[in-house]
Amino acid sequence: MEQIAGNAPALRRSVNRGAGLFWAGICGVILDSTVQNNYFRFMARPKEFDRDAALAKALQVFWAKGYEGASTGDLLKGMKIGRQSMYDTFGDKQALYLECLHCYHKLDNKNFFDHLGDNPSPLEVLHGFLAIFTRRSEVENAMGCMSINAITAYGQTKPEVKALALNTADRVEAMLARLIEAAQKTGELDNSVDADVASRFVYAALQGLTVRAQAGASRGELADVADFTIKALKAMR
Amino acid sequence: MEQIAGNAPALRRSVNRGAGLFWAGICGVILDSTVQNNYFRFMARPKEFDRDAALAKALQVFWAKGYEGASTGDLLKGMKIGRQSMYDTFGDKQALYLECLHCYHKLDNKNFFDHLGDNPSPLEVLHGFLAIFTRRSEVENAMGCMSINAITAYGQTKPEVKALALNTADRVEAMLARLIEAAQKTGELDNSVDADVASRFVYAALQGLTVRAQAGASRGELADVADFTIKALKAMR
DNA sequence: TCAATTTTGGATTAATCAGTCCAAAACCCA
DNA sequence: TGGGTTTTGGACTGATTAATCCAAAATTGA
Repeated sequence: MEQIAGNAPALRRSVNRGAGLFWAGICGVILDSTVQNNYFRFMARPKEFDRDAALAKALQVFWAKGYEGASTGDLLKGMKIGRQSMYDTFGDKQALYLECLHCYHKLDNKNFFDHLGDNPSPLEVLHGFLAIFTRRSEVENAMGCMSINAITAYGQTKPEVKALALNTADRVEAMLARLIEAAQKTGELDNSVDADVASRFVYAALQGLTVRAQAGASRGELADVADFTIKALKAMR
Repeated sequence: MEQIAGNAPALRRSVNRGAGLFWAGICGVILDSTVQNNYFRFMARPKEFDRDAALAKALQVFWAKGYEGASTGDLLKGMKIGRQSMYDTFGDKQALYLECLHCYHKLDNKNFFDHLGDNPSPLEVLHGFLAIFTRRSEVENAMGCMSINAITAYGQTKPEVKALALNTADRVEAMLARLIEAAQKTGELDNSVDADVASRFVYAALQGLTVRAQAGASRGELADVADFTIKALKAMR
């Protein structure tokens, strides 16, 4: 046990580095909460920073600058931690990026459900999604969606990015399909509409709106597209 | 004149480097065709490569790898020219990238009109645009649209990229609006549809489809979205 | 053929990059 | 208080980057 305790940073490092996303995620939790805090006999010096807070800061930097655009220096400055702390707790730059991307998807997912609330009109909820860019600041719109930024930049070169995108697409489209089916139940949408096809259509519209917003389209233009999309859905039968 | 002739490479270099996109585009033509070939007294050694061909090759490299992902070595290898030749004829890496982006937009524009042909159904032409991803190879789809890749990666940091995107959006939306008006004249679309709004909708759908294709959506899914979009347009009144 | 000029590509440079090393500081348990 | 262990941050490393320099090769007009 002493042996393990003595090697804990190296162990965590190798786990985070070698095994990629899965272990970085799973083991991060195990090591941080169970092993690191309860298992080792010697507690020694505790971390001076909050892992999640640092991750959130890194996410901001990566989102704003992209993977290659964000130097380790930028990240360290944004996260307000030392070099070695970053490498010990997150593995390396790529592992940190992928963990940020995961984190972003989770946040995105959460926002999705937060928006749902208890709105009795599924179609209104849908419109709320599409019109989100009319409520965001120009800076926020210009940052776009980290997931899309990742795919357009590293979808070809980083397999993990592509895999994550495929996974996300399935999940989002399933949620949109449920929303559309709900709208059919309330009578807002015609029953002849194929919910799966319509969900793909809405997802594409959402991605398109994101890009249009990022490219500098005005609030009015973005609102036009959101409104038109909902109107078109309602007209279908 | 001797003075000018002696400084021609340096002149061209400074023009390309300092003044950005406008002069890179305008002066590139002037210097290559007028000054370089007709004006100077001493012709000296002519270039061994075709400027446009080299540019087209650079475009491929930038498109596939992105700005930061493409090293000068990659570019030189792709363009099959020497280091100094590249810097003399294109300025620097950034100027080369921006010129490639310009070139890409021109090509895109050309493809747009090529597709028009003499098809008597404007709506069919529109469907042809949206369904383009069902005809492309997986590799082509994975490369996405260089313009979108540029905006999502460098829209915030390179003002020229954003300016170009805004310009392109206006142009493309205007073309789409004309197409939609034509479809109204043939009776394919209802006259109550606002052509400007609808053109923004179609443009967003096009961008969304591009991203979906790049993220690995299947041909079937992409076809679904394209078909649904056209059906939705037809249902509007 | 020769002077004038440009292209060309290999050598070079200075900066920056991600990542490692190490000693000192910090902390817990006994 | 002191032994055991971890965190921390600055110094360091080797690789890679965009860009420059320079001399040799190539070409034209005279």
